[in-house]
Amino acid sequence: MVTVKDVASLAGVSTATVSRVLNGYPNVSDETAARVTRAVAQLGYRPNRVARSLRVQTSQAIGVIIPDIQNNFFVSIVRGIEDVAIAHNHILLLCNTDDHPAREENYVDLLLGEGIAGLIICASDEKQSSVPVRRVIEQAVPVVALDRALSDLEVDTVLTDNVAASREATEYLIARGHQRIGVIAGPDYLTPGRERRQGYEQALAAHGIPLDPALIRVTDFRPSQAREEARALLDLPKPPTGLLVCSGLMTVEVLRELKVRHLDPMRDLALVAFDDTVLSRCLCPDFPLIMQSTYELGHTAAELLFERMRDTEKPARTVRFETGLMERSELA
Amino acid sequence: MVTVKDVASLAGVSTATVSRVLNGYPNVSDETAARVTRAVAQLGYRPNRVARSLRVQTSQAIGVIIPDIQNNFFVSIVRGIEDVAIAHNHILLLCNTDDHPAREENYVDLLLGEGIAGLIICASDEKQSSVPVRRVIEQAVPVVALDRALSDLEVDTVLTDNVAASREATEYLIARGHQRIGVIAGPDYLTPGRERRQGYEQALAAHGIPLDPALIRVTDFRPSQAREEARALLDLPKPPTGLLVCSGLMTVEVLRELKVRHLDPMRDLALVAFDDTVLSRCLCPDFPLIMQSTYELGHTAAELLFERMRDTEKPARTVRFETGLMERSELA
DNA sequence: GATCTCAGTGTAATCGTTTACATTGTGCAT
DNA sequence: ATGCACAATGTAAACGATTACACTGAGATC
Repeated sequence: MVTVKDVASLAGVSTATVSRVLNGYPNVSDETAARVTRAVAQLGYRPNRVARSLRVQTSQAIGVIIPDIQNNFFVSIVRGIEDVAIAHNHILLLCNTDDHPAREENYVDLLLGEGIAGLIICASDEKQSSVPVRRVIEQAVPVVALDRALSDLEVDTVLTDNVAASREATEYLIARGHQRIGVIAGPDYLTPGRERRQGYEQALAAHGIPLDPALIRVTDFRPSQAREEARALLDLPKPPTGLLVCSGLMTVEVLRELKVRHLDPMRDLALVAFDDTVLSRCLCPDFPLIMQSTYELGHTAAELLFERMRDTEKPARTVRFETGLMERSELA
Repeated sequence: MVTVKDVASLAGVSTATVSRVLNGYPNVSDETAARVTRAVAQLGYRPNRVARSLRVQTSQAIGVIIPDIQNNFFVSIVRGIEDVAIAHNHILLLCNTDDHPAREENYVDLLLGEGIAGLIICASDEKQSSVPVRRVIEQAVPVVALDRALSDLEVDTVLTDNVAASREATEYLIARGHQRIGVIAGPDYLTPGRERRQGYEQALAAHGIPLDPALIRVTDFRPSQAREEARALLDLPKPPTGLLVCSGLMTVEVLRELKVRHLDPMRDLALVAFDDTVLSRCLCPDFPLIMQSTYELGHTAAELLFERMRDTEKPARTVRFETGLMERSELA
């Protein structure tokens, strides 16, 4: 391995000077800098990022924790993060928790050991996730909460405006004459779960439609449970005529259940669902979708993180992204 | 930050002994080991992986390079890799190249700087990718080529049996009476591109059907181009009656084109396509799919990598995974 | 010409581990 | 008793970068 020592001796300078040239410090004569640059090229020197990390006590890696790498929603977010990271010469340590707080905690400690420069986390549980994340903050490592807030922590946060999105979707159904509207929502311990149900409830309230607990199905966001809830809803003595499904993966299961029952997602049951992922691209029925800016979510979270690395002082910010209700015909 | 020094002084031993306990060396008395373990717990000590990496000259991270993180096929592979990595207390450095050899090369050097313990790569170009990967091998860092072979390199390789898969699919169409069978294939510089076309050609040859160059469309695997090729095929004076599409993402585009033309992917044009991803779960038409064991591809690649870390001597191995042609009705 | 400033560079400590080598002490064979 | 083997532990040198601090010499200031 070629080290800064080798470069130094070839260029006839000290390692300190080499380091100064490489890191763009001002007090180096042009002539010396040129010699060093030449030596670097000649030897094919690549800095050892591990040694650097040890010395400066922070690596050029940022930790990314997501609950489900198979879910296109999160992958698209990661894509947004990556583009920012690479622009800053940073690299991603990607961790997939499968929604297990224990696995998440393990990963957080691993990442701390890696000396990450920052952490972006889509928490598996607002409360439980706060515990390990607090350790990260105590180490003065910047954190951004993404898609899901963290309880009792002062961190930068990037979210979708879930309440508005859900309210708009519900009102879309109401405007089309539906009064019995079901919702398959996420769990209360996650921001999108809780807030989307709130938006649904707000819309009904605003139009004087009474809440029917039988129509509100709270899941853990996992597809299998969504299937069951869809069955339960359809098997009601008086099933809903409209349905709001609060995540892309759950929507797939709902569609499958509809298919089995030979029901059309627009004629037989007015469907509105969150997320473009998977569905929009595959020519499935044309029910409307609530589009989230996934790539931008990730991109913004990463930008916030890098800003935070530069300035640790300014107060924590929360960014909310608006959604758009999109009729499928617009997609071609 | 709590270090081995802190642990050592609390336990009343030297740092060497702490390290020995932590790494399970034999020559430590039970009594001392217990004291150290207690001190570790008491202080909440977590080893600094960066320092360790610097000293032992290899980190507990493995680099994973994929061409498209938005493609479920690769994500599923990553999922398989991750499970093995975590079992070995390793972490993933995930890099997405968007099929750009330049971006890939940049990432390889970044990963080398991170002192990765191993690299798993789905190359963007068999030949071009070999250049940076050769540098990795020269540093004695184990490499596994995944889904795509690497030219002129002696590395462990995990592949799908593309020729057989493609032959089987084509014969499926032939058995149903099709003689004019089109193929939308991938590029020759990638293993799956080249081999799948070969399988197609073998099947035709075996049944005495002459090759028609107009029916063979070679793309770069990117969806947009697939759309164009689909158009070209359908616009032929004598369009094909059967069609083999060689990747999941391309298939989506083909389906969209069919949709626009109000053609049914089974009645109007017998379609067979690679990959479960995206499509199978979304209740699209029931044409048959060639199923690849994506998770197992990743899992096996990772296992091969860890074996290789233990034994750098044994000759490079190539593992081929069989595919299954699946009628969609089997999926429910 | 003595002093000061400062650009340009070098010396060496440092980051937190692991590990080669040295040291100690105990039990056992001679 | 002497020496040896060996288990248990300690000392200190790495790993490869960054950086605080020291140094040099040339020009500016008085």
